[in-house]
Amino acid sequence: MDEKLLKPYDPKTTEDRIYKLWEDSGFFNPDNLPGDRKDTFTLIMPPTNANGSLHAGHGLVMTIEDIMVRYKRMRGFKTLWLPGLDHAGFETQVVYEKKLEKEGRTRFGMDPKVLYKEILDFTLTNSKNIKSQIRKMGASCDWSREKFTLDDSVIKTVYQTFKRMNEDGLIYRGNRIVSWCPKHQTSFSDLEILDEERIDNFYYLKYGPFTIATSRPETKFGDKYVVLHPDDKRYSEYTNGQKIKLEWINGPIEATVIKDEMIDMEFGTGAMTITPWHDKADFEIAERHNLDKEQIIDEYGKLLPIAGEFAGQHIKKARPLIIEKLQKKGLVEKIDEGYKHVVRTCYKCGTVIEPQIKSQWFVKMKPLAEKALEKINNEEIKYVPEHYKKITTYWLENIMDWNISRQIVWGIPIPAKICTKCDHGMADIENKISKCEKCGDEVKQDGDTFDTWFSSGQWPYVVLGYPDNNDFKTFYPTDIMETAGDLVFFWVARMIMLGLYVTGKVPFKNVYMHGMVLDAKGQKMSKSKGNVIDPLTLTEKFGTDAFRIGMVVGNTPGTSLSLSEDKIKGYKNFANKIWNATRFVLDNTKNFQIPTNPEYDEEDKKSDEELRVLMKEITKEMDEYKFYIVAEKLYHYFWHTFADIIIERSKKKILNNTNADSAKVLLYTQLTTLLKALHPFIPFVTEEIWSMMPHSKNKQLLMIEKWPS
RNA sequence: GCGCGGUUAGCUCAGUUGGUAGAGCAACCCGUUUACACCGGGAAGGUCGUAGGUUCGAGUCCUACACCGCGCACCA
Repeated sequence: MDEKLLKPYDPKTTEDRIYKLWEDSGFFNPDNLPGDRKDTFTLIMPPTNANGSLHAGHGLVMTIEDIMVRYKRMRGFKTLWLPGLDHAGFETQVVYEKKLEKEGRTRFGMDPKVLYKEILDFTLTNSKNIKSQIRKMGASCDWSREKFTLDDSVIKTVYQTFKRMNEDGLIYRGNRIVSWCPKHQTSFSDLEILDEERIDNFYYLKYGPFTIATSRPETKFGDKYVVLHPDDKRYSEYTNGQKIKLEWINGPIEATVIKDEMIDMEFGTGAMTITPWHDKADFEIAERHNLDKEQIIDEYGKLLPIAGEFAGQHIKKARPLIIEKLQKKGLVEKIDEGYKHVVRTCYKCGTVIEPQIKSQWFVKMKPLAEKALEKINNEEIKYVPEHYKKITTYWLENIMDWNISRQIVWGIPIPAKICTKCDHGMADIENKISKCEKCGDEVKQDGDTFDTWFSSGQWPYVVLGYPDNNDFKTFYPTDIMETAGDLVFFWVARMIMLGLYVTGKVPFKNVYMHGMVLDAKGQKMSKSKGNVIDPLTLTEKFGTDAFRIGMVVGNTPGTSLSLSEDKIKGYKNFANKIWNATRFVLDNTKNFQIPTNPEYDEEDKKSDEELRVLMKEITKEMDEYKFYIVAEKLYHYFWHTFADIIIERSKKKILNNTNADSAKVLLYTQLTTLLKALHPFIPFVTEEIWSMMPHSKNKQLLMIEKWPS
C-alpha cells in the first residue's frame, strides 16, 4: 500500500501535482480524449475579469462549471470547456483610474495611447495571476484554446458584425439622450444605471399663469415650453402653440403652450415645463413637436452661459441660490419637503447621472429581441432556474435601443469616421474613408470605444472561430451558458440576440444561472465592510476539494449562497474520511483478486443494489443540473452507509472469515464507484486515491474513467 | 407603480407530479471497538410567515395580506 495513505490526506502536497498530471495528459483538450466520442459538450467559460484576483464568485463559477465538464467528459462526450480572459472595458478602467489617483495622476489629459498601453500592461500582468488561480480551483479547461477579449481575431469578428449591422440598418448614429456620468466622463447604456430613492425638496414655481412643479430648478433656465394635457379642463382656455409672455428666472421670456397626452393630470399641477437636453421624457416631447433643444448643463455638471449670473457654477451649489433668487422675485409658490423620488446614478461611483444629448452609435434592438423571444419561447433555449425565462422575456419585450459608444480608451475602438462638419458617422473597418459620404467634408476617426458587452456579447461564436474554423462547426451551438444571475440582461440576453443575428443559431441551448456568494451572515461581500472571503485562503486552509463541495452542497441554482468557514471545514473532514476509508479497504483487499462475477451474500447484495439505484437517481439529477442534491447524497451515502454500515459490517466478516469474500468485493467495488461519482465534485483527492488503487498501474486517469450510471 | 424570488429545527438550506416533515453545521448525552477523535453510538429539536379557500388529505395548489431581498419603470 502507498505510504502516503498512512498519514492524513494533505491537499498541499497533492493538488498542484495532480493538476499538472491532468494538464500534461492533454485531456483538457477534447481532441485528445480517448475513445470514439460522437456527441460534443461545449461550455464557454465566462471570460474572467483580468484586472484583479479571483473572488468567491469566481470560485463558484469554476466549481460549478468544472463539475459539469468533468461529468460530461466521464459520460463519454467530446467535452470542451473554453477559458477566456476579459479586458472588462469600463470596469478595468475604473480600477486603473483609482490606481492613478493613488499615484497622484489622472487619466484626463493623458495621451490615450499611453494610457491604453499602461492599462494593457497592468491587465496582462494581472492575468497571469488569475490564470494560476483558476488552475488552483482544479478547472479542467482547455488552455490551448484560451482567448482574450482583445485578441485580434476577436476584434476582427466584432468589426465584421458592426459593419454588417450597419449595412442592415440595425445601427444608427444620432443626437439622442444618453445617460452621462459627470465623474467618469462617459455615457452608459440603461443597464449601467442604478435607480436610487431619494428625498428632496419639491418646488412649486410660478410660470406665468401656471404653476409648475420641479425637483430640479437648476435645469429650468431654458424652459420655454409649457406642456399640458389636451383633456385637462383646468387649462382648456389655452391652445396648442399659444404664446405667453412671462417673467422667469433671469428676466422676461416668451413661452409656448404644448398639448401632449403624455402629461399625467394627477401629478403636480398638471402643467410642466420641459428641458429636452437633460431629460429623456422631455426630449421625446420635443421630438414629437419639433421643439428647440438647448444645453443648460455642461459635461462636468456646471451651468452654461444661459444660466446668466449662475454660469460656471456646479448645479449642486447653484440650486439653493437659484431658489433664493426665485423667492426674491416672488416666483416660488411653495416648497414641499420630503418629496420621495427616484434619482438615476452611475453604478460605479454613485454620481447622479446627467442626461445629455450626444451623437453616438445606437443599436436598434427590437428586431433582434423579437428573434430571441421566439427561440426562448419555443424552448430552444432553456433556463435554469426557470423564472429567469420570465425575467428575460419581459426585458426583451420592453427593450430599448442600445447605446454602444463609450468615451473611454480601454476597449475596442469603434471603426468609424465622423464628419467634422455634419457629424455624419460612417462605419469604416478597413480605414479607407477620407471624405464624408454625405457632404464631402473632412472626416475624423471616432474616438470612442465599444461598450465592452458589445464584444463580449459575441463571445460564444467569436472564440470558436466563426465562421470558418472547424471548432465553430464542431462545437457551436454550445450546450450551456453558466454565469451569474446579475448578467442575465447585460450579457446572456445580448449573446442570444447577437448570436442569432450573426450565426442564425442560438449560441447555447441552456442557461444556468447561479446566485451571489454572500458571507456567513448572508450579507453582500464588500471591501468596505471587510467581510470579503478570499477563496484561495479557504483552499489553502482546507483544500480545494473541501472548498468546491462546500460551494455546491445545498446551493440551488439562482439563489444566493452563504459561505462560512465552518461549512468548508466540514468537507475537509469528508476528504479525509474518504482517504481513511480507502486505507481500510486497500488494507483488507491486499492480494485479493476481485472476481468478475462476484457472489454476494444477502445483505451485501442488497447494498450493491442500493448503490446502483442511487447512481441511477444521481445520474438523472446530474442531467438536471441538481448538483446541490447529488453532492449531498454522495456525501451522505459515503459517510453514513459505506463507512458507517458497510465498512463496519465487513470488519466482523473479515475477522471471522464468514462471507469475507463477499465483503471484500463489495468494499472494493463500492469504493471504486464512489470515487468516480465523487470525482467531478472533489477531483483532487479522488484522483490521488485512484492512483494508489492496485489496478491503477495499467489504468488511466480517473478524470477519463466511465461514469458509473 | 409593475414584476420576480424568499419566509420550513438555534444557523445555512433541501423537500421532484398534494399522501405521517429532511440534511449539514451548532448544541446535548455516552463511548478512545484493530480506517479515521478531521471518529463512533444515541437522544433532542419544527402548530412549514399570517388569514382564508380547494381537497378524503396542503410545506406542496388557489386568493389576499405581512415582512425580507432583488429587478424593471419617462411621473415632471
